[in-house]
Amino acid sequence: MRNAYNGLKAFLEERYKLTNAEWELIRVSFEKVEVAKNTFLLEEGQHCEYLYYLHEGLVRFFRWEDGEEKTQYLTFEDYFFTQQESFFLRRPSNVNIQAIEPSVLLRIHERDLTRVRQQSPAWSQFAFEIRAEVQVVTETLLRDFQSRTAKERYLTILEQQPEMVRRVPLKYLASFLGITPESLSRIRKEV
Amino acid sequence: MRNAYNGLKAFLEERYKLTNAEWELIRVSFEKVEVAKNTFLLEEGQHCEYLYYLHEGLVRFFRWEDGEEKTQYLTFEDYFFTQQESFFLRRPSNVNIQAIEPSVLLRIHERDLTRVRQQSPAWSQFAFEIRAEVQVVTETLLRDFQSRTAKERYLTILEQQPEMVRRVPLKYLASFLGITPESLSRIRKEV
DNA sequence: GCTGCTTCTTATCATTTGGTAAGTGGTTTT
DNA sequence: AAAACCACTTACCAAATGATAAGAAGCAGC
Repeated sequence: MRNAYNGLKAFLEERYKLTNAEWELIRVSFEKVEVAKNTFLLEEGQHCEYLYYLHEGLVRFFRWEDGEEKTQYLTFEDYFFTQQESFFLRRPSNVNIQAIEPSVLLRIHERDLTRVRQQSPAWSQFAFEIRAEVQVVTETLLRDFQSRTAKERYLTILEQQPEMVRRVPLKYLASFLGITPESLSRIRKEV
Repeated sequence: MRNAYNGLKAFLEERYKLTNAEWELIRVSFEKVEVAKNTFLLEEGQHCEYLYYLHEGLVRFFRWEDGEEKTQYLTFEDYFFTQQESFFLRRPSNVNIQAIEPSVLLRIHERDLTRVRQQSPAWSQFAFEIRAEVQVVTETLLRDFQSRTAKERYLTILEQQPEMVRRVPLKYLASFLGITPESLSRIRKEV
């Protein structure tokens, strides 16, 4: 189980060339956070001040709607996340972010991010590209909702991200798929 | 019916302070394009080389799936669009972009965009923020698919963007809503 | 090891949406 | 004008999903 900073470094170096100075700047700008299961990293209405690198664990994005929790996203370890609308546009967040496993994260404050972006070309490139990548992921989810049934979407997850089915409680997964827990339970029985 | 360049300028100035030099740079970097109804601006498999400002008209993003056209997005006049995955990550596009009304557009080539971004702080800020804004729109669509029925989504469009119902052919709108034209027809009858 | 709480499952019936087919109306082609 | 399309509608039945209720299984606190 490697160190969180090594994880971040490896993530970046797999995609970009980093000078020692750049990495040093990045390293000192990220703060390590360890949280217990069910800890909130952001609540609705708050301003999201951090960009997170999730080194270990699992977080979900959810909101309250019609008296129910609706899980909008799930992010697994070795990836980045933030609440974009709040972080980039400085608006109050409309979702909660919660770690649903004990998690290890690195986070960078918005004020420090500006400096890193200005002083590290590699980071600047990375920041640009990961946003496009997240947009692609979101569009893929949207596309699947437009043209596939819940059962088909579930089977795709089962095949492509079996980890998700094992680690995410059914009620969250059902909500992520846009169906009730009962419906997902039925789908699982049919398979 | 104002000039396309004036439209672009007004769009930007409503949100950002532009110096004369900045606007001049932007103006000469954008090329005007007028297209007939049903003209393709991008086809699947191609690389998207342009960022577009739609001054007048209506375009749709769609892909072929199961032998059918699936409309993924609709963009109306006085807004920007591109195929992000292709334009920003330099991958072949997985969607077609088609003007479904006679349209007037301004477009900027990727090579020129870099220069504008470097030389205009206002543009740089704008480029940053509009991507976040598009992400928010995409997430809102996704959220609606997760927690609302097709009928509810249709009624929201009818209320908030009645223009869309008037101008978009029913079969495209149905596909955008993730249902068949027959289902949308039934929903309209019920209302 | 109990107790109580939450999650998950199962069953039944209602609602929503899909698939198919046929029909209407408008537009284009010839 | 006739013919051939195309978009949209309507109707009927099938499939998918929701709502409700009840029970089973897993888990936390005592």
